[in-house]
This record gives sequence, structure tokens and C-alpha cells, in this order.
Amino acid sequence: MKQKVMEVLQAILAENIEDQMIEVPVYTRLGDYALPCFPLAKKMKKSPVLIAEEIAALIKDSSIEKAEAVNGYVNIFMKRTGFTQSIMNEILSDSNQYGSSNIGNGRVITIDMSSPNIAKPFSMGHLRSTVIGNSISLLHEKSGFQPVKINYLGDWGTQFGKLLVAYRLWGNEKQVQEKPIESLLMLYIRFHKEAEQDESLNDKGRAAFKSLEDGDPEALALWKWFRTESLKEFQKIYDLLGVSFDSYQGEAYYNDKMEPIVEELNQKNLLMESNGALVVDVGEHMPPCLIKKSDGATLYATRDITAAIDRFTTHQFAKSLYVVGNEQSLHFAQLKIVLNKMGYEWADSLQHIPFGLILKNGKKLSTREGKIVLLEEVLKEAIQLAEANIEEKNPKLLNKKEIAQAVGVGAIIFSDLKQHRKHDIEFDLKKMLQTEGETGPYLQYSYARACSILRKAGEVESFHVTEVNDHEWEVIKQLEIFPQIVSRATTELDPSVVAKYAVSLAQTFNSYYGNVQIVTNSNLMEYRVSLVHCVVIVLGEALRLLGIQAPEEM
RNA sequence: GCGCCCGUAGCUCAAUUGGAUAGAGUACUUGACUACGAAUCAAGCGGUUAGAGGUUCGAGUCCUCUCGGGCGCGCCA
Repeated sequence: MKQKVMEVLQAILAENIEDQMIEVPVYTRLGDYALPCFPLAKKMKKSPVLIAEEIAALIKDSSIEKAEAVNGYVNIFMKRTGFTQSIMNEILSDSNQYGSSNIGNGRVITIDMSSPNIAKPFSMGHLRSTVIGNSISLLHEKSGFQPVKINYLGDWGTQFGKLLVAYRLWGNEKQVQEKPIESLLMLYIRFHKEAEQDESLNDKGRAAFKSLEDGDPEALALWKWFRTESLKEFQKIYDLLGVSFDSYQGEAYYNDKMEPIVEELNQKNLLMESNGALVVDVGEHMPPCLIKKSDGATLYATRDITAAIDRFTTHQFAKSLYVVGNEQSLHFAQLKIVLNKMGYEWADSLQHIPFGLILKNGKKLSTREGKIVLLEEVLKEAIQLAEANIEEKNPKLLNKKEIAQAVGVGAIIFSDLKQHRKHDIEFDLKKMLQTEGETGPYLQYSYARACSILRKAGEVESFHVTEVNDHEWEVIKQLEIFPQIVSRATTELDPSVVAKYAVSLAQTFNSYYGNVQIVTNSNLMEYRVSLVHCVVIVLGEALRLLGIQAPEEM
């Protein structure tokens, strides 16, 4: 539709009309599209008001109802019936392929996401990485890319040395067997508390990790046990969230692959000794990147460099995304520089997708200090609340449990995805559990209500658009921009674009629903029911792209 | 101290990337279930966009400074 407007204006102005030059007016009564004439004023040496009047007078096209000049804007009103008919035809025939494209052309895009730490509970921060990464993956898939979701488990590093020390000092086999994550977490917290008094504990932790890295069988056995138990717990959460991975290759996977990379760094003359450690200089503006500690053990960066090279070798990715919190920006900047210095041109296709932290009372949550919010608890509570709501509002519903889960989990996922990716979020359980207003359940409810109409109305053979009222027109305009929304969310790597869109689509639909009788005796019924069908398709697809289920009843 | 991010209605957030009268949700007040699901709809209340200067036809958005907050800054990940 916008394309059409651009063509018409192009013919009149004999000038290239770019997409950005045309906008949608703030108020719908001002028209469907607008051309601000201020930028043209200089070139044409006339006042914008005059230019607007001249252009408006020249607009005559079978697809345009009228054009008005107001305060230097040309406001354009489209002829509704024709566009409505063709947009609806397109959506109904494309169905869930509406908005899909093949921009990606099968190119691989790896997404480093979720990446929880073994032996620690799944935190709210990891939730962000998981749901943002999942949505970005779905968006890329819709645009023809081939996403590879990698769960880069935090299953290696000095923390495990510390945990080994703590387990040997205060651990209890039974406790770990019964409540693995909880008891390991207690050990971890206790370690950090006691290390404040006794500095030597930290050294012991480092030594224990070194022995783990060197293959000490007893340490290795303990580590394996911790890992297996933790993964079982994580899997429960991934099942609830409906997220799966193509790879679980965590940090430990690279344990025996780092030495050749360190050697490569050495051969390329990038390694320097600094206070007994091996580092790569990454320029004046940043601290050096640590490759090996003074005791010879490896670090986070060592593993990430190795992992990046390994991922490129196996996937030949066009892009490699890291969905990791804001606070690690420096690390990824260093990672890119080091890979660049090593001569890997593809280093430029690495991209850190930072997201805001989850704060409590304005402060970062820290596992070490035991300040942590457990995702599992939050999900449980959300599902219970959904159950209670169903019991109250729709007690006859079949598979209540299943749907309560979809609704409860949907609320949590949506409350996360609706916010701009980079913003910090103040943790507020009450807000996350909301079911009214701009929430997941609101979207699901809108969807279910639309589905309900389709059930009642039965199959519609065909429809012919004869008139389009204001409410319908608003819905149509929303439906029409969906493909642009998908492409914007994909290029900006920001699911919140889709989330906000879903809300405004649901709002315009609900307003339509509340003001217009859809199932009627009149000859408008086929058309109106078909419009609802279009809403079901697009809203359902938007929810799917967010990783949220859309039950037909709730 | 240095670097990055942020400051919009009581609260949580938008604002088509520099465009018209800064919009939603929530909370509060009011109206609507014998039309299709009231987890809804309709309406009211709520603003010096932290502050000061600058750039220009035009600034919440760009630049500078001040104030306030967050995160990061070598042997954690």
C-alpha cells in the first residue's frame, strides 16, 4: 500500500521518493499516509505549505480516496475496499507463511544463548538470554536463515574448583542427591562467605580447578556428577519454556582444544607475559585479554576464542550471535579484537547481543551473595495463578493443566520480551504475573476469542468487500505491516518489536470486537469472519515468533 | 578515576529512528455482560520529556556541560 503511495508521489515530483520520506500520521483522522514537505522546501525554494498544497492538488489516482494539505504535510487517504480485499486475500492464501521471506537464503547463523552455569540455579538473567535467543532464532528462520542454537553451558572454570573444595569440606552426598542444585548453591555461597575471612580458600579453589583441568580422576568424577544432575534440572525448565537446542557444547567441551589455539597465538606473536600471566594486548583503550593465568590454567576468554574458531570451522556461519548480558560487553569487544589480530576475517561477523540486567531494588542480582531469584519458582507461581483464573472464568475447559501452563509461561516470557532488549529490568513478580493489559494472557485471550468466533461462524466460502468501516480499517492497517515488523525485528535483533506489534494488533482487534457485530445476518458476515480469520493467522504467528503458545481456548 | 548504558505521567514502558496536539498499560474514578468469551470494551484523571545551553524550518531523539542512577575496568564467568 505504501509502495503505491510512493509510486504516485514519484510521478508527481519526478524525484526519488525514499521509504523514510513517507510516514504514518500520528492521528488516524489525519489520513493513512503523510508526506512532510519541509525537506523539499529548500530545494524548491518555496514554503512547505505551498508545496503541500500543490502536491495535494496533483494527486489523482484510482487507489487514493483524497489528499489534503495541512500545515506543510500532504495527508493521503487510501481507497479502502480494494486494499482490504487484496491484503486479506494475501493473508488467507499465505496463511502462516505471511511475513516470511528468503532474505537469509539458507545462510547459517549461530546463536549462543541461555548458557546457564552448572551447579547453579537457573536465574532470571538466563531466562532473558533464553527467550530472547529463542525468538531471534525463530525470526531468522522466518526470514530464510538457518539458525543454530548453542547452549554454551558454563560447566568449566575456577568456580568448579571452588565448588570441589567446598564439597570436600562441608558437602554431603545424600543432600546433593536429593536436592542437587539447591545444596550445591548453598556450598557455593558458603565458600564465598568463608573466603572473605580466609583468603587461602581462593588459592585452594584455583588449585582444585587446575587439578580438574589436568584430569584428576576423582575431581573429574565429582564434576561429571554435578553436571548430570544440573542438566536434569535445566531440562525441566526448557520443556516448560518450549525451547530446544542444536548443541549443548559447553565450556568443558573445549578443554582439550585450547592448547593448539594458545600455540597459534604464540606463533602469531600475540602472546605477552604480564605479571606471570599470558595476555594479548588489545590496544590502549582496553585492559589486555587474559589467555593463561600465572598457574597455567585457562580462562573464559581462552575458551571463547577456541569456541568461536571451532564454530566457524563446523558451521561456516554468516553471523555468530552471542545473547549475553550487557555487563560482558568488554569481554566480547576483546574477543573480536583478538580473533581479528589472529587474522580471521570472519571475526567481524561476531556480534554481541547485549541485554539489560535484571535488578532488584536497583542492584544487580548476584549468585555469590545468595541474592537470586529462581526461575522455577516464578514459573510455578505463574502457572498456579493461570490455573486459578481458569477455574474462575472457564471451569468447563478441557485440558486445564496444559493450558494453564501455556498461559502462565506465556505471561513470563512476554513480560520479558516486551521491553526493549537493552533496558535493565527491575524485578517485579507482581507485574510479571499480571494477566490484564499489555500482557501475554491478554494476547492469548484475544487469540482465543477470535478462534471462538471462527468456531461459531463455521466455514466461510468466499467474501467480497463492499465497505470498510473505521474499526475494520484499523485492523487491516495493522495486518498489512506485519511483514515489515518481522523484518525490522530481525535486522534489529530485537523481539520487543514483535511484542509491541502483537499488543497493538490485539488492541485494535478487541476494539473492533467490542464495537462491531461480527456474526450477523447481513451480507457483511462472510467478510467480517474472514477478517477475524486473518487476525487469527497473524496474531498466532506473532505469538509463535515470541515463543509463546496460542491455545484456541483458555 | 576511566569506559559503556540510562533518566519521559504516581508506577512499568512507547514514540514510525529528526516531524503535526509526547502515547499505551497499570493504579484511581465512571459506564457497558438477554451480540459473537468482561483475562474485554468505552470514557475521565494524570507531563516544564532530570536541568542548562547549542545545532535547524522542526529536538524526547543529535552535540556540549551539570545533576542523578546502573554496569564494567588481569589472573571469576
